[in-house]
Amino acid sequence: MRIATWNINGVKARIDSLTRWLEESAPDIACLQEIKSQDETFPAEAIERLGYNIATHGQKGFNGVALLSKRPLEDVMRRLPGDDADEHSRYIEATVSTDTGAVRVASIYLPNGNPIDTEKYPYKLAWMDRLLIHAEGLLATDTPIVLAGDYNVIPLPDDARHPDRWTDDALFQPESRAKHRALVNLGYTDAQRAVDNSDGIYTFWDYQAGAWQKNNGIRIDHLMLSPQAADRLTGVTVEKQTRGWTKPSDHVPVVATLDL
DNA sequence: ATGCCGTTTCGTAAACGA
Repeated sequence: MRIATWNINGVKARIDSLTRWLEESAPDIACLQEIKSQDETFPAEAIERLGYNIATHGQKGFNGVALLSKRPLEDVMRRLPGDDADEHSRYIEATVSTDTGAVRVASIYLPNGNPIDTEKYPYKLAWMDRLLIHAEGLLATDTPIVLAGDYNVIPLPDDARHPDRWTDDALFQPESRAKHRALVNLGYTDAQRAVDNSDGIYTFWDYQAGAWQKNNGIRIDHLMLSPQAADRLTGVTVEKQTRGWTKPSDHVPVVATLDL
């Protein structure tokens, strides 16, 4: 089973790229972020035509996450628990049954947190605290868990081409990195690092200042695997080619293959 | 560097992103 995460930066602006990618890569499950669409206006037909079931948690204009799956999506949960006042659509979770069992998958759009001297940064850190509590609770089951998404965290200096340029950025603050590391310490495995610990692996290149042409990238899109899921991991692919397509997202898909 | 670029909205400039 191949499980993908992709921040597509607007599903309506990206529908042609999304359908092309679904046809060419054909993941079993795709976790999308920044759909920037309400549920009612999500372009479902073009995706269903390719054989995918869809569950969305959208809102107008910003944020928004979705799950696409060739197999049915069961027990869909929208919103991250822990703050009923949080109106941002950043979390959706569902179970997909396989021939040998099941996997519980989440699509996560973790807050950016910039600038760090505004309320956006403590919102990010509080959101990560909520994620840690929920992620710990998920480990109580025997079902393999995949928490996939745009974490907006650069875990280590090797995850940036120019780490020195990110020292004042919310994505690279010690607190942001520590809370991501806390997820690892709970028992979750960064799928990419489990299969390849080399530097120069990036998933985001800014639209500005020729970042793609200069390969000035960062690795912020992660698939975090529970122990039961990590045991099944056989490979990870970063589908960089999509960044060179016409009208690209600034993020590229990351696909993990699990023997499920 | 208050910059660069791209998407979205009760739009045509401003908010947001990373």
